[in-house]
Amino acid sequence: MTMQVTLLDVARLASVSAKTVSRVVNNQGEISEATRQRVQEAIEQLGYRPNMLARSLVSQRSHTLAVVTSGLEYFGPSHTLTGIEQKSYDLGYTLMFSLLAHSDDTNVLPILDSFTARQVDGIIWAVSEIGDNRSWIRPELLKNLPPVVFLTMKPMDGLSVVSVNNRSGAIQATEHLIDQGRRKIGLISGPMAWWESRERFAGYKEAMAKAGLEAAPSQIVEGDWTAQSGKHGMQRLMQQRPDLDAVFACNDQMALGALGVAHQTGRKVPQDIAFVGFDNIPEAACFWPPLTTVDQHLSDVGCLSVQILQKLIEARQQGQEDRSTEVKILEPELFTRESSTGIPAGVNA
Amino acid sequence: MTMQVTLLDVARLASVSAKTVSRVVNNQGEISEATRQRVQEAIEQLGYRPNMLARSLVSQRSHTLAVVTSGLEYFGPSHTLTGIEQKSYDLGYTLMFSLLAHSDDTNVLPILDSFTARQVDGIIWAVSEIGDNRSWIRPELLKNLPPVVFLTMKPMDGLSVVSVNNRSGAIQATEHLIDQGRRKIGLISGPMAWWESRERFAGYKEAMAKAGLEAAPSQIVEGDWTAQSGKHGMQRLMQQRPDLDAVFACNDQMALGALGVAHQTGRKVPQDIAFVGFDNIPEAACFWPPLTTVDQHLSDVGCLSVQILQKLIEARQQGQEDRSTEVKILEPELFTRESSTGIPAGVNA
DNA sequence: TTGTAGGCGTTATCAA
DNA sequence: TTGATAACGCCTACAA
Repeated sequence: MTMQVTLLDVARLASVSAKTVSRVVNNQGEISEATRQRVQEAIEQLGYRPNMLARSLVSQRSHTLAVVTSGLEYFGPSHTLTGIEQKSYDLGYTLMFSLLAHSDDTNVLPILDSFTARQVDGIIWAVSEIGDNRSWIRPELLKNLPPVVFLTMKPMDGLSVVSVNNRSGAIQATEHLIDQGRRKIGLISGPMAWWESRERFAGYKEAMAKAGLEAAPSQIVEGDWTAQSGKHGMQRLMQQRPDLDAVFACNDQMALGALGVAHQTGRKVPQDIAFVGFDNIPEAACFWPPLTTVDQHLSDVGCLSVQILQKLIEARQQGQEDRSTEVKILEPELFTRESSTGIPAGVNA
Repeated sequence: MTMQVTLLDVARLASVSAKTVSRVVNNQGEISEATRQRVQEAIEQLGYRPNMLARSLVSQRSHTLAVVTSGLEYFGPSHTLTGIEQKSYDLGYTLMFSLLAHSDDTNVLPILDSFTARQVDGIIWAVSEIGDNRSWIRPELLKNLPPVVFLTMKPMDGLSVVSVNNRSGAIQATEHLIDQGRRKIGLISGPMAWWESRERFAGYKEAMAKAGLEAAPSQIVEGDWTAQSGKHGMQRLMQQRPDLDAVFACNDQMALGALGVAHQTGRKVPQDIAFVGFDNIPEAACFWPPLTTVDQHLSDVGCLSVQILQKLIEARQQGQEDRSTEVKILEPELFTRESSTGIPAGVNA
């Protein structure tokens, strides 16, 4: 370690007090142009860089945010994190982050401790709501934490939450298929332990019911988000209900697996059977055929969560004791592509 | 902010000195069981948590690592980061991270400054080598930084580097196609500004030359890693060289786009034309048909880089002035699937 | 406009 | 086995 250059070193070289150097560095107070010059030169010469740890220690602000997420190798988390990072950078925050090995893990205290010990100004909990993985949330616990924004969960009293309207997304997807003349629409859902899955499932059922269409158990299978599970789910669907003329897969990976089965069994897409996915991963536009899908605008979710967190931090800084709370639900957007457009053969016949 | 509980608070409650509490917290020195008990109870009662900032300030160690990466929404960076995070967590480090908006950005000093200001113990530079985006690296600059490990670059004097042998991966891919009886093998390369692309290109050429096969410009196109570019590249290839019996796409996304074109133009895969990709993204196993591809084991890369960084940190802590350096090149692995196996029609005829 | 004293929460040194 | 005292590098309050 090359010996740290400190405020005092600069002060000595410039023949001023440490406080004066501090003033120059932080642009505060009135300083004569002459000394400012001298100090600046000393700073340059010594290559002085302020020590944020010391600064944070006294100012009680670390200008650091923490993100907890899981499954970074998947589309959703990585996109959300990208949005978070960009906004944080813009606002002058440095990011710390931690991955939950299992997103249904409920033993999160060590992670939280590690962040609070490092005096982060705020925390973004970017782990999807799965099973009872929200059970650790208790008011007494939250009270000892910096402000927290929760992502992708059912809004809850006393929490700041940013979520996507998954139900609306599923309705858009299903209604689009209905608009295309499809009547027998299957569903490959995500794992039902996930809140997002249940919401999408509810949206599908709602849209089907509204159109007076059947949504029987035989036309519904549960996947686990992987392409592999989409493949197996589709195989099961084709056995149980060879008459389906459309399938809504609850993410693009499962749609990909399902598309493969359609090809393998000699079905034409979209003539014989149409497909819609969810997420709008970049590859979806190049599936065979290009996939209609629902974009969640996840990087907006990340971005927004940082803005909200920033507000909460400022509020607490101002010593406001009331823990105000903010909830935002973003609307997803349907992207229409070939996998679902075109007139189904059955209707023409 | 609920008033911080400090060592002194605990000390007062337990009627001991601050240093004694410190000793209990850190398990150092001999302490009578009686006082240890008393201190422990006081800690529990007050809910005391050590302040890492203060600790780092005096101990000159933050137990924090920084990662700089780019394009987190892509497979490579996110997988590498996952490996980094897991190993860091195991070793007791907290991670800070920053994204380069443009991976060929060369103005990296502000980011580096922000990390050194926060006294990170080490830095992992996980941005691929592109164009001259390594030009900022200078010994004088590095001297003022904590230890740095560089990922995915051509090994360079005086730097610790962890890379994958891209050339060998491309050779494996190409030779596999040759082994399958293919003779006219096209290439959809990555952007030539990327070191990794050039290495894969070199591997392809080397394998072709060794087998006495032609690698003419007409059978080589450059993509930009996206599925879209794979599609366009394949269209161009099919125009220029409709006789190709195989294509090596330098990542799986481009392979996906290329597969689509093959289907669209009525070619049977792999009978008429075989495909190999690169990366082994999870979806590759569910492409239509399942894609043969090269796995880089990127999470191992991340993991290894942390271990090396840890060694460098320890070494410097021990006051070793010699900046030792370590270089590791990992071997990728070919995964064979249907897109490239089976006897080509031409050979049977 | 500039400087001094004191403290942020922890650990190291040296005594007791 | 325990405890003063002095750092670590910076900032706030007050004074000059």
